[in-house]
Amino acid sequence: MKSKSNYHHGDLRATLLQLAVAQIARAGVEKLSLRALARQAGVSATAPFRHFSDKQALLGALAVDGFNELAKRIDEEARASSSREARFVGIGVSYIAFAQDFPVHYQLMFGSVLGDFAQQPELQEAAARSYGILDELLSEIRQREGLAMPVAALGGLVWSTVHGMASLLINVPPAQARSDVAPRQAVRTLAEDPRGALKTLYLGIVAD
Amino acid sequence: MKSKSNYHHGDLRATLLQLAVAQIARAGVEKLSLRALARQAGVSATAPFRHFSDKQALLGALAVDGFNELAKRIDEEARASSSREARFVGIGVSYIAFAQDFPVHYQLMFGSVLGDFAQQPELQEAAARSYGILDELLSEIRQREGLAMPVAALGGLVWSTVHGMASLLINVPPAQARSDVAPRQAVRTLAEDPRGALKTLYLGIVAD
DNA sequence: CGTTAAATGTAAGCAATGCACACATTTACA
DNA sequence: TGTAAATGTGTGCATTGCTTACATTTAACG
Repeated sequence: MKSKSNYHHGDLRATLLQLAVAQIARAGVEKLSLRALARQAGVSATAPFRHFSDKQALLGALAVDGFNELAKRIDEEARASSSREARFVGIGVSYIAFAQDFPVHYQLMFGSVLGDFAQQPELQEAAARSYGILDELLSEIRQREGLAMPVAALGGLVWSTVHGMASLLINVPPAQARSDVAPRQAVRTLAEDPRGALKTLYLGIVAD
Repeated sequence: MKSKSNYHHGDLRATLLQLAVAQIARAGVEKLSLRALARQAGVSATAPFRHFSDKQALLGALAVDGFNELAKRIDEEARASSSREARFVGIGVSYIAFAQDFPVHYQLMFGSVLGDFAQQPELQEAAARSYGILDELLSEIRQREGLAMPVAALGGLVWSTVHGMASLLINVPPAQARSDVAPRQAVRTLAEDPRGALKTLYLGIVAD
């Protein structure tokens, strides 16, 4: 029996999410244990189930937080930049910066650890909200005239590049033994100047 | 006690890998159980440990197979195509096709389920071999004159795009409720014509 | 206020898992 | 042919995810 003052943790849900991120970052999602989280939070082994019906649900909640943060950043960036080009590049950079700031969340959002999003309504909604904001960006590009290719393909190309940059930066760390190899060097260069790279892509594709 | 004819399974290692892929594709890596694999293979619960020291080692072996298959495909494609442009586009398409044919392997190779590759020498070697082949591709691009940007950045840009396409095609399935949203439509378009998209990128960036 | 229902935490227990250990069987090769 | 290495078995243990029944706190409402 605990003293009545701390029978209730107070903010267990948020604490669990926070501890989970730290644990995943440290040892990978495979080594995540709800019981261990409960232990760290100083709470009984079954308490987490009051907040998450399932282990997958906890991971899903992290992904939801990730989508919300991503949406917020992209939205702010879109509002801040004035010119179309600045907005385009800025959003891409924000997307990549988010991935670097929240690698664990990003992996859950776009890796396939989580099953089908459809089985988790909140998750699907959060994802749809983020995609909706990307939608606006692509619509903007669409309005630009004189494109040499279908707009959907262009949007996919752009999104692919941004997403690919983010993914490579997270998963192919530049500091390694054979760092002289071109792919790694390429990644390092991207890390140093994503803005310049995106600008080149933008200027290269959209015929002026 | 089993009859002496099938005391030894004969090809347990390969069987386990095969069953693991099927299981991961069906229920995700989180639900993979070595005991369940052993059961399916008709073998004792501890037999798998004769072939894989660890659960992570089994997943690592899958990633190794993936890197080898990817290297093989890219290498063949590079040999088959004659012109530089055809080679460039062909390799990108091969890369993407591999991801679609082996989504489970691809996720293990580039997702973060596996920990640090350095802790698994075979894995690191296989990865280095694949990167080495990409290296040649990037060197080829490097030799092209009149580039408007540093070659390392160009290589990163190209690799990002190819990798991002592959990742999005795997993780953002187009068949879904809100399929009218632009990002999903963009993904679908990429799936229909990755060759055209890559060509556009190539022609758009490399100033002729 | 005080009662009561909802929210949140606890305790005990079950089937399943990863893995270590000692032992059995088969294969390969000196 | 005999012996060591390779491969598979059986038992056992700590840990895990999760269920069910019960305890405590908080908050809402008369």
